[in-house]
Amino acid sequence: MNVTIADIAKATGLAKSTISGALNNKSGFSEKTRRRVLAAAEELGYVPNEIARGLSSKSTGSIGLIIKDITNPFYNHITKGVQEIAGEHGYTVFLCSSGEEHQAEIKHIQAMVRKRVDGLIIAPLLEEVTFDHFFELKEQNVPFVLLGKIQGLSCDTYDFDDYDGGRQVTEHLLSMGHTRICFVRGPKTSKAAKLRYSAFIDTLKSHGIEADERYVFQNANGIADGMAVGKQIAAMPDRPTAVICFDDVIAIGVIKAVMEAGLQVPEDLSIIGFDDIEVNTFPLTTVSIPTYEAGKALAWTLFDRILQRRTSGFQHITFEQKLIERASVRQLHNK
Amino acid sequence: MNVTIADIAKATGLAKSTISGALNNKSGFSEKTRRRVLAAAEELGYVPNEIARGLSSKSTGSIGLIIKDITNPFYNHITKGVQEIAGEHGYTVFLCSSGEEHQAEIKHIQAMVRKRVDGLIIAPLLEEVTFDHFFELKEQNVPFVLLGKIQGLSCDTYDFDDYDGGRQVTEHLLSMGHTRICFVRGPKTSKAAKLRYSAFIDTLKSHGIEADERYVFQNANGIADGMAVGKQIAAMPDRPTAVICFDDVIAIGVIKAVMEAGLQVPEDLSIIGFDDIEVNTFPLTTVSIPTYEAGKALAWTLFDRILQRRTSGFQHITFEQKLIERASVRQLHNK
DNA sequence: TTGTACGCGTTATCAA
DNA sequence: TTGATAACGCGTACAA
Repeated sequence: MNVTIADIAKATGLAKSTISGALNNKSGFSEKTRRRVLAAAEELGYVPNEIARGLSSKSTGSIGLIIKDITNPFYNHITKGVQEIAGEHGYTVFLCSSGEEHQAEIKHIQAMVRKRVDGLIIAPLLEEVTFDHFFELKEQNVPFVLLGKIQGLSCDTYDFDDYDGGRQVTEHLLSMGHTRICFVRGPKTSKAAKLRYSAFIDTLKSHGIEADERYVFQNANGIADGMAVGKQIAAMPDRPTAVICFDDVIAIGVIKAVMEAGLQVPEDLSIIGFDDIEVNTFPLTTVSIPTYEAGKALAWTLFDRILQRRTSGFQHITFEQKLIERASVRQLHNK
Repeated sequence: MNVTIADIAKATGLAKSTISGALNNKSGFSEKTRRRVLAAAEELGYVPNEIARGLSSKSTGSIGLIIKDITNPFYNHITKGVQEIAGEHGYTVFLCSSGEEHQAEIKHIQAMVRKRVDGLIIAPLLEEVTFDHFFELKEQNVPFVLLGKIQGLSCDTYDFDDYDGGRQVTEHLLSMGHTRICFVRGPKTSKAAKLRYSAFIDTLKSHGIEADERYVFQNANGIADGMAVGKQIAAMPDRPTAVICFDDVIAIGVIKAVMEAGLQVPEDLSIIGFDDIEVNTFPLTTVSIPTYEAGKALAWTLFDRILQRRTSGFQHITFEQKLIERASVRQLHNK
């Protein structure tokens, strides 16, 4: 059914090794043979089998990308960046989504190793769980790059400066006169959420303010959770004046819900998000995060390893986060 | 470096075939041997090589998904659906993005065949180009499912009823008193765009109205184009009263731009989109399209073929599109 | 129940 | 410049 180099060897009367060599543009074959081989290949409808090639050559031309949720702009921009660079290298990418499930992450990583990907990008890892599978991965000897860091594990990493992002938004709100601030934490497996929250607490404290427990929502993820939180906020007797959301998706959910409840943003409630997603009409004050660039950078670094363009020590790069002021935060006068 | 079944055979003193059988839970092995094998595998850190397995078994456990742009909610919801079903089957998915480039689509399809994926989902195909590569694909004997149809090519297909969607939005606008309607066509390689536009023209005509050429924008794609179009519309001397956008992303771009130009939606301009994307605060009247469900359905159908759960004739399924009225279309009194 | 031998489609190493 | 032949890691008849 499937035509192989053996078939085309038989057809041309040449040896398999000759076919292979000619097909792969190796030097040392006469132009005549080369033509003959190419013609026969075309003729028979030969399609190289990358699986066999991979078995023999120890390289599959595939990399794996593990993310949480392709539906979220944060991740799909990273994905876009990774794909672009992979494409430039003639590579193909396996996309795996773990959601919030630790077991899924483990399974995906193992599946990628079994499929013998040439490299792996994990962006970002889940937190609040064991990291054994990463140490195992390290043993496995497949190059990988992380968006995030793991204590004691040496590999290339990237990071967004989440603590600083959290600090910036808090400072901003404070400077606009807000003190009753609500904080919507993201997924419980998110280190970014943890860092931003710490920054929030610390920054508040440095201004002599204690965070109000009633104003922090623990695990929000996606627009539905954002809306649920928004509904609760709108119904609070002593509503906060501002809310910091883990990401723009959640922020949009909050906005939808509070508007449905008859409130105005920012008149009745100021809102800040993270990610600066582009497809959005609301003039949301947010923190811009270079996800697309990070995706490209992650992939570049991975290919540096795969192609051994770089063999020295591991690098750790941190991307800045930058507050973008738009119109979802109101200047408060009546403190 | 990498431990193989041969290594574990040597370690246990058993034969390779015994290892293979025990590892794959084949019947006919004593519990004792099985344990011994498993223990040794664990001990040595054995990781099955799916590449070798694939070569031997003729099945890679991977499928390919080809889309245009992972950044667009339309596609990432399809992707999510596909991934979910693939995961349930223990399969992994290669994600390929073609953008608007015909050559990229061809390359990706060929790459997938060379990697010997067990099946392929192409959603949706590019239009206005040759389809030779699909006929070749058919020859290749790899199962595939299309979102869209190709004249003369028999395979399983899904479809959204784009013509009807176009009809619905036009009827709606007409019923709200609009006659000066702008139409923003989507990517030039989109059949959906073509069908919706035909419906628009036909529906208008059936009401005795001729479409105004000045009001149709040819190839818009993504939010940037949407904004460019919005800017142009805002500056028009005899502005249309309503605009139909190819998708919500474009619609959001148009809204951003016209609002920046000082216009109100829908007071000054009514806007309709397609896709009903969830992450959006604007009360956009739009057409809901079951992308996530379609993704799952596409994958189900593909696995029906891969696993030979279904071997009879090809099926063609059409999903309905449904107008969702929100608040971006204004009732016009002064006709 | 276990072992032997071969095939899967390529690449790579040597001889010729 | 070309041709045997042996890997690559695993599955699987078939034989023991």
